[in-house]
Amino acid sequence: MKFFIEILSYVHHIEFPAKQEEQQMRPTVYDIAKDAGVSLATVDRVLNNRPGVRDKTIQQVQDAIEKLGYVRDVAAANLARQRSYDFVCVLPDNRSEFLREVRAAIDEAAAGMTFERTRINVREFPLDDTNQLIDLLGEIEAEQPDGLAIMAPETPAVRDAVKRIMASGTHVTPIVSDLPSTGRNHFVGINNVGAGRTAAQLMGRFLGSKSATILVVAGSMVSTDHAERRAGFDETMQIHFPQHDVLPTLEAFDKAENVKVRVGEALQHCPEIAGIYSIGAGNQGLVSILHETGRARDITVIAHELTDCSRSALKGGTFDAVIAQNVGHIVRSAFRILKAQTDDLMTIESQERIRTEIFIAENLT
Amino acid sequence: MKFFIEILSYVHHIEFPAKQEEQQMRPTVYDIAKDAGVSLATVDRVLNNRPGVRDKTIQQVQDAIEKLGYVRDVAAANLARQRSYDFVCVLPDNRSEFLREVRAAIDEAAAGMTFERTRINVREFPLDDTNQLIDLLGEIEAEQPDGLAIMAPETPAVRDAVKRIMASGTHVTPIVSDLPSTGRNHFVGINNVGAGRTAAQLMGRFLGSKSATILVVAGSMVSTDHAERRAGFDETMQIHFPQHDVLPTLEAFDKAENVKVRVGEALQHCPEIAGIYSIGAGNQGLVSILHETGRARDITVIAHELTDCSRSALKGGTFDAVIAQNVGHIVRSAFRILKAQTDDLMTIESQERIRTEIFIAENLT
DNA sequence: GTGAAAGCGCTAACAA
DNA sequence: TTGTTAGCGCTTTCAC
Repeated sequence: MKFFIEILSYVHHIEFPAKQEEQQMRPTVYDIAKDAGVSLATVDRVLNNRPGVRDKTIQQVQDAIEKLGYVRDVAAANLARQRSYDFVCVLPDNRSEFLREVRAAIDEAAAGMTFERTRINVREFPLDDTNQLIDLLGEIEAEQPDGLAIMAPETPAVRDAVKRIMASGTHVTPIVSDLPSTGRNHFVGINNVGAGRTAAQLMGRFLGSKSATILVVAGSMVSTDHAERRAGFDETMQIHFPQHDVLPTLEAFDKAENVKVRVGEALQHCPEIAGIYSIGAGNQGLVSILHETGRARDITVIAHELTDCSRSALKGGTFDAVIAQNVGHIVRSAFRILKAQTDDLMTIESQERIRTEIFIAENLT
Repeated sequence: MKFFIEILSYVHHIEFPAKQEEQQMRPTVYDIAKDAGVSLATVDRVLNNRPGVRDKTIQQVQDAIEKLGYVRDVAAANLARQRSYDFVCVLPDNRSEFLREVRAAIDEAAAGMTFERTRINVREFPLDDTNQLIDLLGEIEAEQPDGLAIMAPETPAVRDAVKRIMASGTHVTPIVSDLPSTGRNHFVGINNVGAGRTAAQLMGRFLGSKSATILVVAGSMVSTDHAERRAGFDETMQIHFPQHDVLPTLEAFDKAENVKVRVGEALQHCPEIAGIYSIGAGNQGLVSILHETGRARDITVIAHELTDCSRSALKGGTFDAVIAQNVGHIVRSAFRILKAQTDDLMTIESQERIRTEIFIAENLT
């Protein structure tokens, strides 16, 4: 063996001058145990700050860690620990295109994470029955999963239920629509006021300088994200484009049928409408009525979320811009955060910031 | 022990009815070895399609894999294999803000990946000396890293050097600027023709209907990404906004000083310029000259890449829009792809598609 | 061609 | 309070 090593180092000088540097293997628990003069178990205790170690010993171990620049091999740790992440995701049972995309993104993420022994359990609640949501949250509290990603309206009862879940040790991350009053650590989604401002700026720019009438269609003003978007829209409109006339919000409950009917009526009563801001879902209805009335091209429309419908409307020139959030990014980010939290690890801030994206026909991927 | 198990299952019925379902553990190599009636070693050989197994045996093992729905635990595999990923990243030594951001993103990614035993070695080459780049690529070929992420101009010599690297077993992914002629599997970056089209569409919309003169500033038309952006810009301008007059490209080599001087001259000779499309770097120069000449607000400018400079120009109203690519996303994606390739794994397509982002003051994060 | 057994870096009973 | 030891799921000599 000695001989072999000598051969290697001989060859080394001739052939692999670069390899030498790579030999500096990462120190392991053994190295730090040796250096600190303690056993593996003790090192492990310190590493996971478990009780039952004298302060002095802790210090020795930590010095060794520092000195050798030890970093724990999380993969090995999880293997030994037989760790598996048990996450649940709560969503409205609404079957809008947007939520279908969220679903798809979750499935995709779940598939990619089986490798990392992560299970994601999706649960739905009817948007119109908060009691069922509360019951569901109660069940989840009992199940004690490692993490919960939730998209739900913020009512006092929801807030309390979520707080109880958090108190029971489950990490919670609201997605898409924030639940600030729960005191959650992270929210994964866009700033909806900013999204509304963005829509207004584009609308104003696209409409030009002469005054116009603008129609705003939303799901429901009870939904916080929609309300925030409207607020941001009005704010920017007022400041930068006061010449335009913005009509009161039309509530269509995110259903294509409603959107179609309500917008149709509005267009009839108010043919001078030159711009439409569609805050919520149900864009298929908007597209049909615009085509049926022959106004698809001359009205400037800005909508939310990238879906098959909005994509083709953009390409066809019916929609002028779409404000979107990357759902794939949102769900991956949410689970990355939940996992980091359960492992008590840091997250890369910049990686978890969800951007308010703008799409026009030209930058559709 | 038997007794203990009985106790547990007793408790189970009373307390943890939900847990039962979770018991369906993932099958391991042991399970498939047992099912196929062979040893671990043989299973492993089949799993990694190593030679020395009878066809019949291979079939038995594969049947078992199929039947039990086995999926390999990559973490455990890498642990046993003592695998570490050795990646190198080649970049121009250009000190533009954009490249600094790329650098930062790489450092951040590298920090996040030490956990996954990944080392990233960044190497630079002077943009004006292709020979040095070729030499560098030669060195890298000799080092045989697992993967190479490269941002470089596509010359025949570069192409050949890269092809040799690929032939030697190193996976290669061009980033930001593609190297299609190398036959790479993936390119991580945006479609620059599309980016140019996007810029044109916004420029046209923002300028309004009356005809205007537009100045285009780029780094160098030798740089493919810049050339592609210009091509896309011209195309859309021609089709949708033929009323505007687009001037020939001003080459400023991505240096603020040059940009300032050249744009200053252009503005003097051609005061009717109403729009500027800045394709490359050196935007600080553009911002200063616009302020010095007092034209910061009245000229519509569209630039590329989100940097401190472009951010503040957007906020201050000097820039009207910025087309960007998310560098953090690009580098993470590149290394994710390289890692997947070295492990012979699939990648999530949607996660690796880099979007052409549009920023205005309102949607800056 | 195939199998037995010794790890990879870490954790967790169980002893001491 | 600390140490011993047997795994986690997979790979890899080295025998047979």
